[in-house]
Amino acid sequence: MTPAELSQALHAVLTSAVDDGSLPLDPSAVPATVSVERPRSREHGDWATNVALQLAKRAGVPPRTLADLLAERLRGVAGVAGVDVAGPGFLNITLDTAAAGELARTVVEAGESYGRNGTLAGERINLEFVSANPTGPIHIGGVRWAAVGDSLARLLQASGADVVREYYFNDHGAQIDRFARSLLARARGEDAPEDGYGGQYIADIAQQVMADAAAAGEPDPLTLPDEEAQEAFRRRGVELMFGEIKAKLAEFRVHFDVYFHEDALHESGAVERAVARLRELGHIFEADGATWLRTTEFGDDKDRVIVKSDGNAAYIAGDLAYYLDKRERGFDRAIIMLGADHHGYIGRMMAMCAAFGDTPWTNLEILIGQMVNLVKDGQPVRMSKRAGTVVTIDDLVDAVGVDAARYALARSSTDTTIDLDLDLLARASNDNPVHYVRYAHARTAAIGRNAAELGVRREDGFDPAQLDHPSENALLAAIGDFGRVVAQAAQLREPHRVARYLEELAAAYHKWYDQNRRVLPMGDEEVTDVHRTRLWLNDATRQVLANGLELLGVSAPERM
RNA sequence: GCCCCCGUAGCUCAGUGGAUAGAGCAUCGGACUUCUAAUCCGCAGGUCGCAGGUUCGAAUCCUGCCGGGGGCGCCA
Repeated sequence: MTPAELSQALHAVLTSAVDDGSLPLDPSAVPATVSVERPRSREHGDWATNVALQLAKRAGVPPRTLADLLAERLRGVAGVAGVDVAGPGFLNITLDTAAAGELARTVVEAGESYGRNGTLAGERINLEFVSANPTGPIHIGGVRWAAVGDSLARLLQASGADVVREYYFNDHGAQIDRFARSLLARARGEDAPEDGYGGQYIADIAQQVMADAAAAGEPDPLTLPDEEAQEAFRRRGVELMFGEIKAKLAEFRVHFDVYFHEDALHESGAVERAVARLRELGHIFEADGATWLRTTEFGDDKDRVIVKSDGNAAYIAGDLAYYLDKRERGFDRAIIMLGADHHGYIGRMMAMCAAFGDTPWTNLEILIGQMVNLVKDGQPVRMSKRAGTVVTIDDLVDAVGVDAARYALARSSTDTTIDLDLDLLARASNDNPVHYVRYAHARTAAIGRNAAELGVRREDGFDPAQLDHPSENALLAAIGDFGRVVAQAAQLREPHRVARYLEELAAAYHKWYDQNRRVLPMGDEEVTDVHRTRLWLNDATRQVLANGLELLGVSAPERM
């Protein structure tokens, strides 16, 4: 019996009690899905619900009385072995061993689809994340969004949403000019400009631009007039940087469906169209020679300039056009992941959303994640773009590998500032929880290989009543929790819940393993349904571990 | 001055109103001739920053304060 089935049974019990008048409650007050939770302590049964506590007030009945009523009826449900009323009115439910054990078969048969749910079915979501500037390699902060964002995309998809992963490529504006000037300066052997970028990658790209020009038979960019030279470095430099970023993300197993170029919005007239639309809606005004959007009308702190008095579009103008473009592409919801240093944009972005006539936090959602700090010997490391002393995606992956890096970045709440000590992470990688989880998977795989060799086959038998050990009960309960965790993590946009769950599941598995509830026969022992049934449980665990790791983009090894 | 995040075990962090607040690491003590010991078992470790409030019940919600981080441009 899965928790979902138990929840349905509870719903049925509630409904029937209301229908026959024994529960004085308006039928509309019966929750569509009765929440069922794993109690913290095993003494409180396999599953527990606080539904009696929640409905008591509306029914005008003491919680315990209501709980007793529900308990009485729930006891008659097939698969339920016992129901206790505890504390202020909790229902502690124990499942029949065989009914609980059935879950092993359910999971194995569901395979990769186990844990998927339809809570977001039909939603078209555009998820924008990373969007690091093409003026340098992806630094440590961007890597966090790559790991968390990609995992979130997987979670949303697992919950039935139609998701497009998108990267907004800021290839327009002053920062690109600075980038181009930095390349040019380096090619000439000069220092980086005061407001420019430094580091080895600038030298590498500058050299590559020169080599490309020579190979293409174009004139040496350094012989061109300043403006043309800068343009040559800009065009080709951005292209090279972009290719580099894409390649690194692919190595990190993050694939975007759309790389959206900011420049395209300005080139295509999309910005003007977006401004015209807002003007029609009456939210634009002119002042001090500039064009403004009256965001204060929608709760922003101050109005925002969208076309500067020098005639150039302000940065937010691109955002306006970009948001409108996403909506016109048919997305119900645009989700944008930003670093904490951008939290000040929320007000103006939501105001912009409202100005277009949309609903903030429904059509547009902004997720703020805290920063990643680098620490060395207990001291924060200062990173400077100009000096080129930034820690990049490469540095992290070289130090710990993709699996450990993705896991480490995805297992913390994005509300938490992460302090990363690269030396420590590299040195202590064996203590990383990712190994604990992956090792559990490798163990299940090892048992699978040995079982095949010894002729233990699932299809020869399954007797779920044999899964009667406390460690099996606990493991089954953990397995049964997966669907709820996935749905909740997707709904709350919190992928770290999956990682934490996997650590619990792995713990339940390791504990079962060490109880010597052997899957494989010893010596001349005959293969029985006990072995086969435990193999079902082993394989069910393996499936859930694999499905969970997949949601995090972490590999599930056959061997370690 | 205003806005956002954080403050939970020695350290790193879970815990979106529920029962005795948990895990990993670190320390200490145990368990390998049989499915992978990258594991398991045990000991120890807490005024959940402080003070009020809301209610059957608060680490969780509200208010104020203290401490740490980040942000408040006709930059991008």
